[in-house]
Amino acid sequence: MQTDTICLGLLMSGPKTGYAIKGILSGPLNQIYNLSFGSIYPALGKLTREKLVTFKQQSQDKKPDRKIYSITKKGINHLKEALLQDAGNYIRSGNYGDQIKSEYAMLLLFSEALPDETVKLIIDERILYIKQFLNLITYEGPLSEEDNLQPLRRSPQAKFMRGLMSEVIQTALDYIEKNRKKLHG
Amino acid sequence: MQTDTICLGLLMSGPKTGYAIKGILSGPLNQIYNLSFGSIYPALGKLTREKLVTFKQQSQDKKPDRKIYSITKKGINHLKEALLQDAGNYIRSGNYGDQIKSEYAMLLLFSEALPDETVKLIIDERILYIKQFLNLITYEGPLSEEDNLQPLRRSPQAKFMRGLMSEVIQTALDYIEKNRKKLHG
DNA sequence: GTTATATATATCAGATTGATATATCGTCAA
DNA sequence: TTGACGATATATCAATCTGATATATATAAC
Repeated sequence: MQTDTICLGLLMSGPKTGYAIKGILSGPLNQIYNLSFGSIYPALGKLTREKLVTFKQQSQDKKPDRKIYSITKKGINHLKEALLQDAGNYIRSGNYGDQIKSEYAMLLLFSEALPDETVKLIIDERILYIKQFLNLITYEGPLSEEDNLQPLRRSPQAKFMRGLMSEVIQTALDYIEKNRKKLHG
Repeated sequence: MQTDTICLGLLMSGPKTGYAIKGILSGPLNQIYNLSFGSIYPALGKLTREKLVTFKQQSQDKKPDRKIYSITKKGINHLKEALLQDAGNYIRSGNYGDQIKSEYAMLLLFSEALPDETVKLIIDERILYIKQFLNLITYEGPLSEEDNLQPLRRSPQAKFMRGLMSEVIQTALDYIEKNRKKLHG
C-alpha cells in the first residue's frame, strides 16, 4: 500500500493538515501504521498535483500557516481503485507485506546480554507505556474543543480496530506481568 | 537499534549465513522484526571489516558458495555495549521507536470503500494466514536434519517471546472471528 | 527569563525496501 | 521431457522512507 493511499484514506473522514495526519499516525494508530513528515508532506504535494486532493491555505494570526487538505471526487475514485487492487494483490499472493520493526521485542530477545537491573527497568517502563496507550485507545470522550476526529473514531471500522487493539494490548500486558520473572532474577 | 546489532544478536545463538538470518526474520520473528537482503548483506560486510564477525567460505558441490558468519569476542563486547546504550536511550526517552506498517490493518480501517465480498475474502485469507503462523510459532519439534536453530529457540528469552506472540495472535484471531460481522454484511 | 512543548511546514543525508540478476538442484505437472 | 516453480545462496540498486534539523510563534512551566 502506497503512502498516497494512506493519506487519501485518512482524508476520507474529513479535511486535515499534514500535521494532523502525522498526529493520528503517531497517536491512536501508533501500533498499526506510522509515517514521518518526510513521507507525508511530499505525498500531499504529489496528490495535489494529481488533483486527488485540494487545500485551503489558512493564514493564522501570529501562528504558522495551515494547509487544510480535502479529498476530491477524483481522489475518492482513485482510493477505491487502489484499495481494490491492494486487496486483490493480497488475495493472490497471501502476502500483505506487513513491515514490523519492534526494537523493544528484539531487546528482550537479546536481554541475556544485559544486566538484570536494566532488564527490570525496561520492563517497568514498557508496562507504564502500555497502560498509557491502553487509556488512549480505550478513551471514548471528546478529544478537544475543535474535535474533527470524531468521524474517524466513530466509524464501525475504527471501532473494530480499537477493540482489536485494546484486547491484544491487554493480553500482552497480562502476559508480560505474569511471565517477566523468566527474563530477570 | 541498528541493523548491525540485530545481526550480532542473532549470531549469538551460533554461526549463520546471511540467508539464514533472513530466514529467521521472515519466519518465526516475522511479527517482531524484518530486514531485507539489501540490509543484511551490507551489515555483515561492515561487521567483517570491523572484525566483529568472521566467516568461513564453504564452497559446496554444485551449489552456491556459503559464507558462514560467526561473532567474535570483540563482537560480543560490542553487542553488550550497544544493547546497554539502546536500553539507556529507551529509559531516558520512553520511546523505543517501534516502527510498524500493517497494510492489512489499514485496509480494514478503510474497508468501507471496498465491496462486501472483497472484505469477506480478505478476512477469510487472513484467518488462514494467522492459523498457519500460530502453528509455526507453537511448534516445538525439530526443524530440519541439520537443526542449528535450536539454541535460539530454546533460550528463556525466545520462549518468553514465543509465548507472548502466540497469546497475542490467538487473542487477535478470536476477536476477528467474533467481530468480523461489523465489517461486512 | 529561559527552557520546554505544541502547532505547522519543509528539506535532506543516510538507511531501507523490493525488485532484479546470477547460479544450481529438486519437484511437480503437461 | 521439458518447462515452470521454489529453495538455497549472494549481491546490487533505484526509489522510497526515516530521523534529524531548520524555521517561526505561542503558551506553560520552572
